[in-house]
Amino acid sequence: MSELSAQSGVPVPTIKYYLREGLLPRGEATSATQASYGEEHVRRLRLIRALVDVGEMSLASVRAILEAVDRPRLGLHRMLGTTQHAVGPHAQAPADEDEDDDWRAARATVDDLIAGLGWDVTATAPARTLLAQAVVTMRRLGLPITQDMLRTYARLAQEMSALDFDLLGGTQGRAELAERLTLGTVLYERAFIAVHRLAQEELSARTYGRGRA
Amino acid sequence: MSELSAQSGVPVPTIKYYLREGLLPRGEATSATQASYGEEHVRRLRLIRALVDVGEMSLASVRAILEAVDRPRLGLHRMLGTTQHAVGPHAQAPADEDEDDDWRAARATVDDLIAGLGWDVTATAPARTLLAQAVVTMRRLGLPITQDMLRTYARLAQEMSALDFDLLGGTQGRAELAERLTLGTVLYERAFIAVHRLAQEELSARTYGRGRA
DNA sequence: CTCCTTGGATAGCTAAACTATCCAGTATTA
DNA sequence: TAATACTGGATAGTTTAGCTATCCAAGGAG
Repeated sequence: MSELSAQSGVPVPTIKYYLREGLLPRGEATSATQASYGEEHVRRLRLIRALVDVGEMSLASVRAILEAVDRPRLGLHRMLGTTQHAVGPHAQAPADEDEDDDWRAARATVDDLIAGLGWDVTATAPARTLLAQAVVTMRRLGLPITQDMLRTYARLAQEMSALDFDLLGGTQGRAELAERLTLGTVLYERAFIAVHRLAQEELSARTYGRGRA
Repeated sequence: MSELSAQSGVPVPTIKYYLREGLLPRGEATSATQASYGEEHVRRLRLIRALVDVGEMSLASVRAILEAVDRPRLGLHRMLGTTQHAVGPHAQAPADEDEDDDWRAARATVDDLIAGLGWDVTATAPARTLLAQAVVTMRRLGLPITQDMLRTYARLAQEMSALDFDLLGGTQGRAELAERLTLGTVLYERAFIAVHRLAQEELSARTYGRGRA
């Protein structure tokens, strides 16, 4: 175990904790006080740390994702659905959403957008709630938000997704592909957000100047 | 105070907590046991809840942002810098980054990208670290990542930023504009992420089918 | 005049993610 | 072979964030 710790950079007590929590499978016990860990344990630990450190996910979400990745009979589309559901952020719709005019309107906006694009998205997809929450909040706080804008977002997002899928498409083997799709969902999004922040700074520098204008 | 609570939907003890933490200015005291709160307190509360609930930000980050928004002498470009710094996620570079080949290479990749685009971005921008962290993690885990891909991201991100700035550009008054830019940084990004997740589901449905293929 | 409410201060609570201690049983080493 | 160190596992403790709950004295309402 100390060797596993050294190879992965994760402290021994933390590895014990992950074992306890069922995030990491037990090593093969060679005696009452010894167990041997293999390459797959190192990979799994790195995957966990990537999701936690870079993806800022909770261990509960990581556990849900790992279970989906590890179920070989699960179709890839459903596995990705699990990942999306777990990866958060988790929008909280009000309990009595139907009573809330703003929420009803926002749901309608989202439904219109998806229908207009002809996209094949389940009615219960968490991303719908996520988008509705953003729309509600923007409307309530007076930030401009239009269908046109969302359609432009959709075009950009589609282009981005196509690029990511292209890069991962050649991966051989279900297990390998499952792991990469999961990681891609989290890491490519992170990378885009970072690039977007850079673009914002660039535009802000040009628009408002770097001084105290 | 109970009236403020009713108007904003935030429980009285939580308002007291925000007052204690300096997130919300005190109301004007009309006697030892009475204070009156105005429209700006309601606005401020809604802003806090938007950043916390939708932006998933910590109260410490919210405080930093509010302080920047409230400093009228602070140029808008710097104010946005503060927002970006606070809004996270916060990438943790290793302490001895220079010793780490992967990190040096990732930094170089990021620097090349920005230089190639001719963007005006400070050397200490947190988004640089964020992107470098994503690149390091992808390379370590074997996810494909190329300069070409990052340049495509950059083009998409630039288009997105331009759209957002266009929509907010007409805002009158520094205080109003400051608040909107801050909210925009957080909320437009959320909206885009949600749309991107929808695009992913659409593409995944077409690529892998919805069944258990 | 009695009772209720308010603002403010202080203390307590809950959950997540570790971290430390303990222990009995090996493995290592002098 | 005897002493020591280390292992895996179980249990308990720590830290931080973000609230809640309780208490209190002063003031307002009926």
